[in-house]
Amino acid sequence: MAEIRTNDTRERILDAAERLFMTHGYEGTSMRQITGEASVNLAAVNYHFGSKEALMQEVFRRRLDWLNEERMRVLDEMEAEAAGKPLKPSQIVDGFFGTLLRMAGDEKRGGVTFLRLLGRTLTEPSEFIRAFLAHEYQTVMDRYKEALFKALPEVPKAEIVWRFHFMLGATSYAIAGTDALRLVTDWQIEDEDSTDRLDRLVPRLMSFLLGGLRAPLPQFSDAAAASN
Amino acid sequence: MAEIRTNDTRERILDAAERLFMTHGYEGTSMRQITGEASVNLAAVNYHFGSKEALMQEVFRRRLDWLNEERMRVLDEMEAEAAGKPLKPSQIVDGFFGTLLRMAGDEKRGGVTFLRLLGRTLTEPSEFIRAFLAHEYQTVMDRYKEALFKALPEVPKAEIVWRFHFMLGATSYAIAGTDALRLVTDWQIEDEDSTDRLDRLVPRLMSFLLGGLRAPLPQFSDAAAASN
DNA sequence: CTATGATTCATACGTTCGTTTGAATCATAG
DNA sequence: CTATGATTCAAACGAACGTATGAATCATAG
Repeated sequence: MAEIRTNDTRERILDAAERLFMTHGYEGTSMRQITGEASVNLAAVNYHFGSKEALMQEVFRRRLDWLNEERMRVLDEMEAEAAGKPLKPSQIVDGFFGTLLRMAGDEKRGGVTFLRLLGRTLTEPSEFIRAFLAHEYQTVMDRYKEALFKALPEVPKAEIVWRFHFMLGATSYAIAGTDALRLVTDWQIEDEDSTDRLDRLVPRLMSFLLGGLRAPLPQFSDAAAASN
Repeated sequence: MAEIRTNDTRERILDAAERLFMTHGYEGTSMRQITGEASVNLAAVNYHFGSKEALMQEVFRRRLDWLNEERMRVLDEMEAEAAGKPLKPSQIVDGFFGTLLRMAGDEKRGGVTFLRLLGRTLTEPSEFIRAFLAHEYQTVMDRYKEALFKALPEVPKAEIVWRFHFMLGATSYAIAGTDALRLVTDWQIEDEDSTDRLDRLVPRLMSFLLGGLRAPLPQFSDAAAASN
């Protein structure tokens, strides 16, 4: 009696929408595709969620609520243990991006499907979902940036914010494109099966992110003010 | 005599489509929006391009043809000067990503609009545009990867391919989200106006990419949690 | 000038979209 | 059992979609 058909209509719709939005995007997915895949009546989406937009928000909300709480919990824990001293950058990066990436292995939390949806959505600035994501992320993002400021006091804050941005991009893309865009991965990634590839993605990406975060500061061609 | 057909209608359509696809995505943009913005008749798109899909491909082709030729030219030049010796990683990264980023300042080549469109499209794996991009990119991508293999002989090739992938992501995202996603940039990017911001994005991103590319190799054993 | 092909135009086609409706069915409490 | 509210259902709505058509207009060669 572990996990038998507890799927009610709501969850079947959410699962189908998550998968279809990931594959075809929000605009590219129709309600009839969603209700068809979920084997529910067309009107069920509007009955349970109100609209397609509200469905999209709920798809994100049920995953992001857990993710951001977990990120907060991890950061609280690390800061409590550090007792006021700055955290190591690797700890902070792992708390934010590692927590995200480890969702990929947790099918109960959406697995790779949700991560890819999130990755592609972050570059799709449709107004309503952007506002929603910004609101969901605001608090946890600020906490992690503050932690980075404290961990890297010698780096100008603006630089840290930019590098956080770059790290988000590398991560989104690494997830969204793991097998979507074959541009890069088609060859010379020889003998790793897909679970192996996912397991190894985390340390690979972590190394890259930390290398970028701690890179030498850029030299601007014109000597301008770069205050902290 | 080479007749210069200014073909105002074609270019007005391409410009409008580029801008609208960037803002609302392919599926989220209608033909009527495009022809409305371009101030041309609705039927003009199908007359000049054949279909909406063909229009999308032409939007990319007119920019990518130049970009990839330029990337090839730059790489040829650097390799000729090196006379068989490996290039520096910074040269290679600048040839590929720097050439891309410098398009942002060249309004004649699409400027930031096209770069944002490219950035968001790379995470939108709709079948027809993905196949098209993969084909457009294949040759130049392979050349640059070979150059990196030669420049970093001590790094496993699979590692380099992954890091190329991560660099692409950070770059796409940096462009696509420069003012789209305010998640990160909303605060603490104080007094830089937008041209300043763009000028400084290049060295900032370059430092980050090179730091990531040359980061210590990841440890796959479970003795992880490496130190700062 | 007229003739001819290229382009633009208004209009309409058939389809699919998100949403709504009111009746049918289900679950459960009294 | 009946009553009641929640849910599911088939069907339809108007709007918007990409595309097609044939006439009108334009540019240019003879």
